[in-house]
Amino acid sequence: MATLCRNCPIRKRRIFAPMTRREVAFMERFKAGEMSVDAGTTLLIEGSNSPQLFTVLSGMGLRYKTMPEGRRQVVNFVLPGDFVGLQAGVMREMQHSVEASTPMRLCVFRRDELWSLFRDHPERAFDLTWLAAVEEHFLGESLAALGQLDAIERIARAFVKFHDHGQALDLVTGGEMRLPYTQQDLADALGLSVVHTNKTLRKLRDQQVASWQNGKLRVLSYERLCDLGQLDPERVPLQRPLI
Amino acid sequence: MATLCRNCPIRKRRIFAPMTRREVAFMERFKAGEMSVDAGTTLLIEGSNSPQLFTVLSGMGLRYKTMPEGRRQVVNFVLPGDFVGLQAGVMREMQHSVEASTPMRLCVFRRDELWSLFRDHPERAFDLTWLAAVEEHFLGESLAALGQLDAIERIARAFVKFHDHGQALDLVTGGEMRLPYTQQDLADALGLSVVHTNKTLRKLRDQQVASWQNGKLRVLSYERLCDLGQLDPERVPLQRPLI
DNA sequence: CGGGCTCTTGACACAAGTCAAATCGCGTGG
DNA sequence: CCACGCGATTTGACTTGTGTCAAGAGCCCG
Repeated sequence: MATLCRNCPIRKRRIFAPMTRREVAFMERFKAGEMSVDAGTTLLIEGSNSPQLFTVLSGMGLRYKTMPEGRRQVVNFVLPGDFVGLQAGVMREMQHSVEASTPMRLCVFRRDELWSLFRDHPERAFDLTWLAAVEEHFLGESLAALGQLDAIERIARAFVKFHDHGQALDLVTGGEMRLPYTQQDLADALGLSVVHTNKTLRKLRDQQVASWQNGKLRVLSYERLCDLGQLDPERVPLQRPLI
Repeated sequence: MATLCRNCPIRKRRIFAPMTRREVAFMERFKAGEMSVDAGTTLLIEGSNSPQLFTVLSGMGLRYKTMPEGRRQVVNFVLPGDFVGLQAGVMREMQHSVEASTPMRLCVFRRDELWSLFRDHPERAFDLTWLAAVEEHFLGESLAALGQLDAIERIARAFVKFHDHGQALDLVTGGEMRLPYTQQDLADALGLSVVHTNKTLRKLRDQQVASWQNGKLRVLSYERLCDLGQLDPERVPLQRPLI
Protein backbone atom coordinates (compact mmCIF):
# COMPACT_ATOMS: atom_id res chain seq x y z
CA MET A 1 0.00 0.00 0.00
CA ALA A 2 1.29 3.37 -0.97
CA THR A 3 2.47 5.79 1.65
CA LEU A 4 0.10 8.62 2.37
CA CYS A 5 1.47 12.04 1.55
CA ARG A 6 1.12 13.04 5.16
CA ASN A 7 3.79 10.46 5.89
CA CYS A 8 5.85 11.30 2.83
CA PRO A 9 9.41 10.33 3.64
CA ILE A 10 11.00 13.32 1.98
CA ARG A 11 8.57 16.10 2.69
CA LYS A 12 10.25 17.33 5.84
CA ARG A 13 13.69 17.90 4.36
CA ARG A 14 14.60 21.52 4.84
CA ILE A 15 15.23 22.04 1.16
CA PHE A 16 11.50 21.84 0.53
CA ALA A 17 9.02 24.56 1.30
CA PRO A 18 6.54 23.54 3.99
CA MET A 19 3.00 22.55 3.01
CA THR A 20 -0.27 23.24 4.75
CA ARG A 21 -2.41 20.35 5.88
CA ARG A 22 -4.94 21.20 3.21
CA GLU A 23 -2.32 20.99 0.52
CA VAL A 24 -1.19 17.63 1.76
CA ALA A 25 -4.77 16.43 1.68
CA PHE A 26 -5.16 17.50 -1.93
CA MET A 27 -1.95 15.81 -2.92
CA GLU A 28 -3.32 12.56 -1.58
CA ARG A 29 -6.18 12.87 -4.02
CA PHE A 30 -3.89 13.91 -6.85
CA LYS A 31 -1.61 10.98 -6.22
CA ALA A 32 -2.40 7.92 -8.30
CA GLY A 33 0.01 5.53 -6.64
CA GLU A 34 3.60 4.57 -6.45
CA MET A 35 5.92 2.92 -8.87
CA SER A 36 9.25 1.18 -8.53
CA VAL A 37 11.61 0.72 -11.41
CA ASP A 38 14.93 -1.01 -11.94
CA ALA A 39 18.14 0.75 -12.77
CA GLY A 40 18.32 1.36 -16.50
CA THR A 41 14.59 1.85 -17.00
CA THR A 42 13.55 4.69 -19.27
CA LEU A 43 10.79 6.51 -17.42
CA LEU A 44 9.92 9.04 -20.05
CA ILE A 45 10.96 9.18 -23.63
CA GLU A 46 11.65 12.12 -25.90
CA GLY A 47 8.77 12.80 -28.25
CA SER A 48 6.27 10.72 -26.32
CA ASN A 49 3.15 12.07 -24.71
CA SER A 50 3.27 10.24 -21.44
CA PRO A 51 0.18 10.43 -19.28
CA GLN A 52 2.16 10.49 -16.07
CA LEU A 53 3.77 12.93 -13.75
CA PHE A 54 6.20 11.79 -11.10
CA THR A 55 7.89 12.95 -8.00
CA VAL A 56 11.02 11.01 -7.15
CA LEU A 57 10.87 9.43 -3.71
CA SER A 58 14.21 7.64 -3.83
CA GLY A 59 16.96 6.71 -6.25
CA MET A 60 18.69 8.74 -8.91
CA GLY A 61 18.44 9.16 -12.64
CA LEU A 62 19.16 11.54 -15.44
CA ARG A 63 17.38 13.67 -18.00
CA TYR A 64 18.88 13.84 -21.47
CA LYS A 65 18.31 14.84 -25.05
CA THR A 66 19.68 12.97 -28.01
CA MET A 67 21.10 14.78 -31.00
CA PRO A 68 20.61 13.57 -34.56
CA GLU A 69 24.25 12.45 -34.79
CA GLY A 70 23.78 10.13 -31.84
CA ARG A 71 25.48 12.38 -29.34
CA ARG A 72 23.69 12.89 -26.07
CA GLN A 73 23.32 15.88 -23.80
CA VAL A 74 22.54 15.13 -20.20
CA VAL A 75 20.34 18.05 -19.20
CA ASN A 76 20.49 17.36 -15.50
CA PHE A 77 20.61 14.71 -12.85
CA VAL A 78 17.41 13.62 -11.17
CA LEU A 79 17.41 13.30 -7.40
CA PRO A 80 14.78 12.61 -4.75
CA GLY A 81 12.19 15.36 -4.58
CA ASP A 82 12.49 16.19 -8.25
CA PHE A 83 9.33 16.43 -10.28
CA VAL A 84 9.45 14.95 -13.76
CA GLY A 85 7.04 14.97 -16.63
CA LEU A 86 5.81 18.53 -16.35
CA GLN A 87 6.74 19.24 -19.95
CA ALA A 88 4.43 16.56 -21.28
CA GLY A 89 1.89 17.87 -18.79
CA VAL A 90 1.69 21.36 -20.21
CA MET A 91 3.20 21.05 -23.67
CA ARG A 92 2.37 18.50 -26.29
CA GLU A 93 5.12 16.08 -25.55
CA MET A 94 8.37 15.43 -23.76
CA GLN A 95 11.40 17.15 -25.16
CA HIS A 96 13.83 14.93 -23.33
CA SER A 97 14.07 11.43 -21.90
CA VAL A 98 14.41 10.41 -18.29
CA GLU A 99 16.26 7.29 -17.28
CA ALA A 100 16.83 5.62 -13.92
CA SER A 101 20.47 5.15 -12.95
CA THR A 102 19.57 3.21 -9.82
CA PRO A 103 16.38 1.50 -8.78
CA MET A 104 13.90 4.30 -8.13
CA ARG A 105 10.71 4.71 -6.21
CA LEU A 106 8.32 7.25 -7.66
CA CYS A 107 5.15 8.94 -6.60
CA VAL A 108 2.78 8.88 -9.58
CA PHE A 109 0.21 11.58 -10.24
CA ARG A 110 -2.76 11.56 -12.58
CA ARG A 111 -2.17 13.90 -15.40
CA ASP A 112 -5.87 14.38 -15.94
CA GLU A 113 -6.05 15.84 -12.46
CA LEU A 114 -3.52 18.49 -13.39
CA TRP A 115 -6.26 20.78 -14.53
CA SER A 116 -8.16 20.44 -11.27
CA LEU A 117 -4.97 21.42 -9.53
CA PHE A 118 -4.98 24.68 -11.39
CA ARG A 119 -8.70 25.17 -10.90
CA ASP A 120 -9.02 24.32 -7.23
CA HIS A 121 -5.61 24.82 -5.74
CA PRO A 122 -4.05 28.03 -6.84
CA GLU A 123 -1.31 27.73 -4.22
CA ARG A 124 -0.25 24.42 -5.68
CA ALA A 125 -0.49 25.81 -9.19
CA PHE A 126 1.73 28.61 -8.06
CA ASP A 127 4.19 26.08 -6.71
CA LEU A 128 4.23 24.32 -10.03
CA THR A 129 5.17 27.54 -11.76
CA TRP A 130 7.71 28.22 -9.07
CA LEU A 131 9.17 24.79 -9.69
CA ALA A 132 9.40 25.44 -13.40
CA ALA A 133 11.13 28.74 -12.69
CA VAL A 134 13.60 27.05 -10.37
CA GLU A 135 14.28 24.48 -13.04
CA GLU A 136 14.85 27.22 -15.55
CA HIS A 137 17.25 28.88 -13.16
CA PHE A 138 19.31 25.73 -12.82
CA LEU A 139 19.44 25.25 -16.55
CA GLY A 140 20.65 28.80 -16.89
CA GLU A 141 23.42 28.05 -14.46
CA SER A 142 24.43 24.95 -16.38
CA LEU A 143 24.42 26.93 -19.57
CA ALA A 144 26.78 29.44 -18.02
CA ALA A 145 29.02 26.65 -16.83
CA LEU A 146 29.26 25.09 -20.29
CA GLY A 147 29.74 28.42 -21.94
CA GLN A 148 32.21 30.02 -19.60
CA LEU A 149 34.12 27.43 -17.60
CA ASP A 150 36.85 25.02 -18.59
CA ALA A 151 36.84 21.31 -17.83
CA ILE A 152 38.17 21.33 -14.30
CA GLU A 153 35.95 24.23 -13.33
CA ARG A 154 32.86 22.54 -14.70
CA ILE A 155 33.56 19.33 -12.88
CA ALA A 156 34.33 21.16 -9.66
CA ARG A 157 31.08 23.05 -9.95
CA ALA A 158 29.13 19.89 -10.64
CA PHE A 159 30.64 18.28 -7.58
CA VAL A 160 29.74 21.24 -5.38
CA LYS A 161 26.18 21.05 -6.63
CA PHE A 162 25.97 17.35 -5.99
CA HIS A 163 27.47 17.76 -2.58
CA ASP A 164 25.13 20.55 -1.53
CA HIS A 165 22.07 18.91 -2.96
CA GLY A 166 23.05 15.65 -1.34
CA GLN A 167 23.59 17.37 1.97
CA ALA A 168 20.16 18.97 1.82
CA LEU A 169 18.66 15.54 1.20
CA ASP A 170 20.69 13.75 3.85
CA LEU A 171 22.42 11.65 1.25
CA VAL A 172 25.90 12.42 2.56
CA THR A 173 27.13 9.93 5.13
CA GLY A 174 30.63 9.90 6.52
CA GLY A 175 31.70 12.62 4.13
CA GLU A 176 30.69 10.43 1.21
CA MET A 177 27.81 10.59 -1.19
CA ARG A 178 26.72 7.94 -3.59
CA LEU A 179 26.87 9.10 -7.20
CA PRO A 180 25.58 6.25 -9.31
CA TYR A 181 26.63 7.63 -12.65
CA THR A 182 29.30 6.74 -15.17
CA GLN A 183 32.05 9.08 -16.27
CA GLN A 184 30.31 9.07 -19.62
CA ASP A 185 27.19 10.47 -17.97
CA LEU A 186 29.11 13.30 -16.40
CA ALA A 187 30.99 13.94 -19.63
CA ASP A 188 27.69 14.15 -21.53
CA ALA A 189 26.34 16.56 -18.94
CA LEU A 190 29.33 18.86 -19.09
CA GLY A 191 30.01 18.76 -22.80
CA LEU A 192 33.34 16.98 -22.44
CA SER A 193 34.76 13.76 -23.81
CA VAL A 194 35.02 10.81 -21.44
CA VAL A 195 38.76 10.73 -21.84
CA HIS A 196 39.22 14.31 -20.85
CA THR A 197 36.73 13.94 -18.02
CA ASN A 198 38.72 11.04 -16.73
CA LYS A 199 41.99 12.92 -16.85
CA THR A 200 40.44 15.91 -15.15
CA LEU A 201 39.02 13.74 -12.38
CA ARG A 202 42.52 12.48 -11.84
CA LYS A 203 43.80 16.02 -11.43
CA LEU A 204 41.18 16.73 -8.78
CA ARG A 205 42.20 13.57 -6.99
CA ASP A 206 45.92 14.32 -7.24
CA GLN A 207 45.35 17.81 -5.89
CA GLN A 208 43.36 16.40 -2.98
CA VAL A 209 40.31 18.43 -3.88
CA ALA A 210 37.75 15.73 -4.48
CA SER A 211 37.58 12.12 -5.53
CA TRP A 212 34.87 10.13 -7.18
CA GLN A 213 35.53 6.43 -7.28
CA ASN A 214 33.40 3.33 -7.01
CA GLY A 215 30.34 5.51 -7.28
CA LYS A 216 31.20 7.52 -4.18
CA LEU A 217 31.89 11.22 -4.22
CA ARG A 218 34.24 12.48 -1.53
CA VAL A 219 34.79 16.18 -1.16
CA LEU A 220 38.21 16.79 0.36
CA SER A 221 38.37 20.56 0.16
CA TYR A 222 35.04 22.29 -0.18
CA GLU A 223 36.89 25.60 -0.29
CA ARG A 224 39.06 24.71 -3.25
CA LEU A 225 36.15 23.07 -5.00
CA CYS A 226 33.95 26.17 -4.74
CA ASP A 227 36.86 28.27 -5.77
CA LEU A 228 37.43 26.22 -8.89
CA GLY A 229 33.73 26.10 -9.65
CA GLN A 230 33.47 29.87 -9.17
CA LEU A 231 30.83 29.48 -6.52
CA ASP A 232 30.57 31.33 -3.26
CA PRO A 233 31.02 28.77 -0.48
CA GLU A 234 28.61 30.78 1.67
CA ARG A 235 25.73 31.00 -0.76
CA VAL A 236 22.42 29.76 0.59
CA PRO A 237 20.77 26.91 -1.27
CA LEU A 238 17.44 28.10 -2.56
CA GLN A 239 14.37 26.46 -1.23
CA ARG A 240 11.93 24.88 -3.59
CA PRO A 241 8.47 23.45 -3.48
CA LEU A 242 7.77 19.75 -3.42
CA ILE A 243 4.90 18.58 -5.55
CA MET B 1 -2.69 56.25 -23.67
CA ALA B 2 -1.76 52.63 -23.52
CA THR B 3 -3.12 50.24 -26.06
CA LEU B 4 -5.86 47.97 -24.80
CA CYS B 5 -4.99 44.32 -24.86
CA ARG B 6 -7.87 43.67 -27.22
CA ASN B 7 -5.92 45.73 -29.72
CA CYS B 8 -2.56 44.27 -28.78
CA PRO B 9 -0.35 44.56 -31.84
CA ILE B 10 1.31 41.21 -31.42
CA ARG B 11 -1.48 39.01 -30.11
CA LYS B 12 -2.63 37.77 -33.47
CA ARG B 13 0.71 36.39 -34.64
CA ARG B 14 0.28 32.73 -35.30
CA ILE B 15 3.11 31.79 -32.99
CA PHE B 16 0.91 32.66 -30.03
CA ALA B 17 -1.92 30.58 -28.71
CA PRO B 18 -5.30 32.26 -29.14
CA MET B 19 -6.98 33.86 -26.11
CA THR B 20 -10.62 33.97 -25.16
CA ARG B 21 -12.35 37.29 -24.81
CA ARG B 22 -12.56 36.78 -21.07
CA GLU B 23 -8.82 36.26 -20.84
CA VAL B 24 -8.15 39.39 -22.78
CA ALA B 25 -10.44 41.27 -20.42
CA PHE B 26 -8.53 40.04 -17.41
CA MET B 27 -5.23 40.97 -18.96
CA GLU B 28 -6.44 44.50 -19.29
CA ARG B 29 -6.94 44.61 -15.56
CA PHE B 30 -3.61 42.91 -14.91
CA LYS B 31 -1.81 45.38 -17.11
CA ALA B 32 -0.38 48.36 -15.29
CA GLY B 33 0.72 50.34 -18.31
CA GLU B 34 3.37 50.56 -20.92
CA MET B 35 6.97 51.53 -20.81
CA SER B 36 9.49 52.60 -23.40
CA VAL B 37 13.20 52.35 -22.87
CA ASP B 38 16.28 53.33 -24.83
CA ALA B 39 18.79 50.90 -26.20
CA GLY B 40 21.26 49.99 -23.52
CA THR B 41 18.82 50.20 -20.62
CA THR B 42 19.01 47.45 -18.04
CA LEU B 43 15.42 46.37 -17.44
CA LEU B 44 16.05 43.86 -14.71
CA ILE B 45 19.15 43.24 -12.75
CA GLU B 46 20.58 40.06 -11.30
CA GLY B 47 19.97 39.80 -7.58
CA SER B 48 17.30 42.48 -7.51
CA ASN B 49 13.73 41.90 -6.51
CA SER B 50 12.01 43.92 -9.15
CA PRO B 51 8.30 44.49 -8.70
CA GLN B 52 7.57 44.31 -12.38
CA LEU B 53 6.68 41.79 -15.00
CA PHE B 54 6.89 42.64 -18.65
CA THR B 55 5.80 41.41 -22.00
CA VAL B 56 7.85 42.74 -24.87
CA LEU B 57 5.78 44.59 -27.44
CA SER B 58 8.62 45.67 -29.71
CA GLY B 59 12.38 45.85 -29.81
CA MET B 60 15.01 43.31 -28.83
CA GLY B 61 17.22 42.64 -25.86
CA LEU B 62 19.13 39.93 -24.10
CA ARG B 63 19.12 38.01 -20.85
CA TYR B 64 22.46 37.27 -19.27
CA LYS B 65 24.25 36.14 -16.16
CA THR B 66 27.59 37.47 -15.03
CA MET B 67 30.23 35.17 -13.63
CA PRO B 68 32.49 36.18 -10.75
CA GLU B 69 35.47 36.53 -13.09
CA GLY B 70 33.65 39.11 -15.14
CA ARG B 71 32.75 36.77 -17.95
CA ARG B 72 29.19 36.88 -19.13
CA GLN B 73 26.80 34.22 -20.34
CA VAL B 74 24.00 35.38 -22.56
CA VAL B 75 21.16 33.06 -21.61
CA ASN B 76 18.95 33.99 -24.50
CA PHE B 77 17.80 36.77 -26.74
CA VAL B 78 14.60 38.61 -25.95
CA LEU B 79 12.15 39.23 -28.77
CA PRO B 80 8.64 40.63 -29.03
CA GLY B 81 6.11 38.46 -27.21
CA ASP B 82 8.60 37.31 -24.62
CA PHE B 83 7.64 37.54 -21.00
CA VAL B 84 10.35 38.69 -18.60
CA GLY B 85 10.53 38.93 -14.86
CA LEU B 86 8.74 35.71 -13.99
CA GLN B 87 11.67 34.55 -11.87
CA ALA B 88 11.45 37.52 -9.56
CA GLY B 89 7.71 36.97 -9.58
CA VAL B 90 7.80 33.48 -8.14
CA MET B 91 11.25 33.19 -6.60
CA ARG B 92 12.91 35.64 -4.30
CA GLU B 93 14.87 37.52 -6.90
CA MET B 94 16.14 37.64 -10.44
CA GLN B 95 18.92 35.25 -11.30
CA HIS B 96 19.87 37.08 -14.44
CA SER B 97 19.79 40.55 -15.93
CA VAL B 98 17.84 41.77 -18.92
CA GLU B 99 19.10 44.53 -21.12
CA ALA B 100 17.63 46.32 -24.11
CA SER B 101 19.69 46.12 -27.31
CA THR B 102 17.35 48.45 -29.18
CA PRO B 103 14.71 50.85 -27.95
CA MET B 104 11.93 48.68 -26.56
CA ARG B 105 8.28 49.04 -25.82
CA LEU B 106 7.02 46.92 -22.97
CA CYS B 107 3.71 45.99 -21.51
CA VAL B 108 4.00 46.29 -17.73
CA PHE B 109 2.04 44.10 -15.31
CA ARG B 110 1.48 44.51 -11.62
CA ARG B 111 3.31 41.91 -9.70
CA ASP B 112 0.92 42.14 -6.80
CA GLU B 113 -1.81 41.01 -9.14
CA LEU B 114 0.09 37.86 -9.96
CA TRP B 115 -1.56 36.08 -7.09
CA SER B 116 -5.03 37.04 -8.25
CA LEU B 117 -4.11 35.60 -11.60
CA PHE B 118 -3.54 32.26 -9.95
CA ARG B 119 -6.64 32.57 -7.78
CA ASP B 120 -9.13 33.74 -10.36
CA HIS B 121 -7.76 32.70 -13.71
CA PRO B 122 -6.57 29.15 -13.68
CA GLU B 123 -6.30 29.10 -17.48
CA ARG B 124 -3.89 32.01 -17.38
CA ALA B 125 -2.00 30.44 -14.50
CA PHE B 126 -1.72 27.34 -16.61
CA ASP B 127 -0.37 29.42 -19.45
CA LEU B 128 2.23 30.87 -17.15
CA THR B 129 3.42 27.40 -16.26
CA TRP B 130 3.31 26.43 -19.88
CA LEU B 131 5.44 29.44 -20.67
CA ALA B 132 7.96 28.47 -18.03
CA ALA B 133 8.06 24.96 -19.45
CA VAL B 134 8.63 26.29 -22.95
CA GLU B 135 11.41 28.46 -21.64
CA GLU B 136 12.95 25.47 -19.95
CA HIS B 137 12.74 23.56 -23.19
CA PHE B 138 14.63 26.24 -25.06
CA LEU B 139 17.31 26.40 -22.41
CA GLY B 140 17.69 22.65 -22.70
CA GLU B 141 18.21 23.04 -26.41
CA SER B 142 20.83 25.71 -25.89
CA LEU B 143 22.55 23.53 -23.38
CA ALA B 144 22.71 20.72 -25.90
CA ALA B 145 24.10 23.10 -28.49
CA LEU B 146 26.88 24.30 -26.21
CA GLY B 147 27.66 20.82 -25.04
CA GLN B 148 27.57 18.96 -28.32
CA LEU B 149 28.13 21.27 -31.27
CA ASP B 150 31.22 23.02 -32.54
CA ALA B 151 31.45 26.69 -33.38
CA ILE B 152 30.06 26.69 -36.90
CA GLU B 153 27.23 24.38 -35.91
CA ARG B 154 26.26 26.53 -32.94
CA ILE B 155 26.18 29.68 -35.01
CA ALA B 156 24.24 28.00 -37.78
CA ARG B 157 21.72 26.78 -35.24
CA ALA B 158 21.41 30.20 -33.66
CA PHE B 159 20.77 31.71 -37.08
CA VAL B 160 18.08 29.19 -37.88
CA LYS B 161 16.37 29.97 -34.59
CA PHE B 162 16.54 33.68 -35.21
CA HIS B 163 15.28 33.26 -38.71
CA ASP B 164 12.34 31.06 -37.71
CA HIS B 165 11.42 33.16 -34.75
CA GLY B 166 11.70 36.29 -36.83
CA GLN B 167 9.54 34.76 -39.53
CA ALA B 168 6.86 33.87 -37.01
CA LEU B 169 6.88 37.45 -35.81
CA ASP B 170 6.94 39.03 -39.25
CA LEU B 171 10.35 40.53 -38.65
CA VAL B 172 11.81 39.20 -41.88
CA THR B 173 11.49 41.59 -44.78
CA GLY B 174 13.11 41.05 -48.13
CA GLY B 175 14.91 37.99 -46.88
CA GLU B 176 16.57 40.09 -44.22
CA MET B 177 16.05 40.30 -40.50
CA ARG B 178 17.40 42.93 -38.20
CA LEU B 179 19.67 41.45 -35.54
CA PRO B 180 20.71 44.34 -33.34
CA TYR B 181 23.41 42.51 -31.43
CA THR B 182 27.18 42.64 -31.41
CA GLN B 183 29.41 39.72 -32.27
CA GLN B 184 30.41 39.81 -28.62
CA ASP B 185 26.78 39.19 -27.64
CA LEU B 186 26.55 36.17 -29.89
CA ALA B 187 29.92 34.91 -28.69
CA ASP B 188 28.78 35.20 -25.08
CA ALA B 189 25.61 33.33 -25.91
CA LEU B 190 27.39 30.47 -27.62
CA GLY B 191 30.37 30.14 -25.33
CA LEU B 192 32.87 31.26 -27.96
CA SER B 193 35.45 34.03 -28.13
CA VAL B 194 34.66 37.05 -30.28
CA VAL B 195 37.63 36.35 -32.47
CA HIS B 196 36.59 32.83 -33.23
CA THR B 197 33.00 33.91 -33.70
CA ASN B 198 34.13 36.47 -36.21
CA LYS B 199 36.21 33.97 -38.16
CA THR B 200 33.35 31.50 -38.18
CA LEU B 201 30.92 34.11 -39.45
CA ARG B 202 33.33 34.71 -42.27
CA LYS B 203 33.26 31.03 -43.16
CA LEU B 204 29.48 31.07 -43.34
CA ARG B 205 29.66 34.10 -45.59
CA ASP B 206 32.33 32.61 -47.83
CA GLN B 207 30.33 29.42 -48.18
CA GLN B 208 27.25 31.44 -49.11
CA VAL B 209 25.25 29.97 -46.26
CA ALA B 210 24.34 33.06 -44.29
CA SER B 211 25.65 36.52 -43.68
CA TRP B 212 25.19 38.90 -40.79
CA GLN B 213 26.48 42.37 -41.42
CA ASN B 214 25.39 45.86 -40.43
CA GLY B 215 22.93 44.30 -38.03
CA LYS B 216 21.10 42.40 -40.78
CA LEU B 217 20.86 38.65 -40.92
CA ARG B 218 20.52 37.19 -44.39
CA VAL B 219 19.92 33.47 -44.77
CA LEU B 220 21.25 32.32 -48.12
CA SER B 221 20.74 28.58 -47.78
CA TYR B 222 18.22 27.53 -45.19
CA GLU B 223 18.96 23.92 -46.10
CA ARG B 224 22.66 24.12 -45.41
CA LEU B 225 22.06 26.15 -42.30
CA CYS B 226 19.69 23.59 -40.79
CA ASP B 227 22.04 20.86 -41.80
CA LEU B 228 24.96 22.51 -40.03
CA GLY B 229 22.82 23.29 -37.00
CA GLN B 230 21.54 19.72 -36.89
CA LEU B 231 17.97 20.82 -37.14
CA ASP B 232 15.23 19.33 -39.24
CA PRO B 233 14.22 21.95 -41.80
CA GLU B 234 10.65 20.62 -41.62
CA ARG B 235 10.17 20.81 -37.87
CA VAL B 236 7.13 22.78 -36.76
CA PRO B 237 7.76 25.73 -34.50
CA LEU B 238 5.98 25.12 -31.24
CA GLN B 239 3.22 27.45 -30.30
CA ARG B 240 3.36 29.29 -27.04
CA PRO B 241 1.08 31.39 -24.93
CA LEU B 242 1.28 35.13 -24.79
CA ILE B 243 0.86 36.68 -21.39
C1' DC C 1 36.44 -18.76 -17.75
C1' DG C 2 35.02 -15.37 -21.16
C1' DG C 3 32.55 -11.18 -22.80
C1' DG C 4 31.31 -6.71 -22.15
C1' DC C 5 31.25 -2.54 -19.69
C1' DT C 6 33.78 0.91 -17.37
C1' DC C 7 37.97 3.22 -16.27
C1' DT C 8 42.83 4.70 -17.32
C1' DT C 9 46.76 6.31 -19.87
C1' DG C 10 49.68 7.85 -23.67
C1' DA C 11 50.40 9.91 -28.30
C1' DC C 12 48.81 12.92 -31.49
C1' DA C 13 45.66 16.20 -34.00
C1' DC C 14 42.95 20.12 -34.21
C1' DA C 15 39.47 23.43 -32.70
C1' DA C 16 39.26 27.39 -30.21
C1' DG C 17 41.45 30.86 -27.13
C1' DT C 18 44.74 34.76 -26.51
C1' DC C 19 47.37 38.58 -27.98
C1' DA C 20 48.10 42.23 -30.93
C1' DA C 21 47.32 45.45 -34.46
C1' DA C 22 44.87 47.44 -38.34
C1' DT C 23 40.54 49.00 -40.13
C1' DC C 24 35.99 50.62 -40.15
C1' DG C 25 32.00 53.27 -38.63
C1' DC C 26 29.88 56.69 -36.18
C1' DG C 27 28.83 60.38 -33.06
C1' DT C 28 30.83 64.54 -30.87
C1' DG C 29 32.85 68.77 -30.64
C1' DG C 30 35.89 72.19 -32.35
C1' DC D 1 33.10 70.17 -42.35
C1' DC D 2 36.71 67.82 -40.60
C1' DA D 3 39.41 65.73 -36.75
C1' DC D 4 39.15 62.98 -33.06
C1' DG D 5 37.96 59.07 -30.14
C1' DC D 6 35.75 55.04 -29.02
C1' DG D 7 33.66 50.74 -29.85
C1' DA D 8 32.97 47.01 -33.12
C1' DT D 9 34.90 44.24 -36.67
C1' DT D 10 38.79 41.81 -39.03
C1' DT D 11 42.93 39.42 -39.62
C1' DG D 12 47.30 37.04 -38.59
C1' DA D 13 50.51 34.48 -35.49
C1' DC D 14 50.93 31.69 -31.81
C1' DT D 15 49.42 28.86 -27.72
C1' DT D 16 46.65 25.61 -25.38
C1' DG D 17 42.70 23.10 -24.03
C1' DT D 18 40.14 19.32 -25.49
C1' DG D 19 38.96 15.66 -28.75
C1' DT D 20 40.22 11.31 -31.08
C1' DC D 21 42.42 7.01 -31.45
C1' DA D 22 44.21 3.09 -29.47
C1' DA D 23 45.35 -0.21 -26.16
C1' DG D 24 45.48 -2.13 -21.67
C1' DA D 25 43.57 -2.97 -16.97
C1' DG D 26 39.89 -3.75 -13.82
C1' DC D 27 35.56 -5.59 -12.79
C1' DC D 28 31.08 -7.75 -12.84
C1' DC D 29 28.05 -11.27 -14.40
C1' DG D 30 26.59 -15.24 -16.76
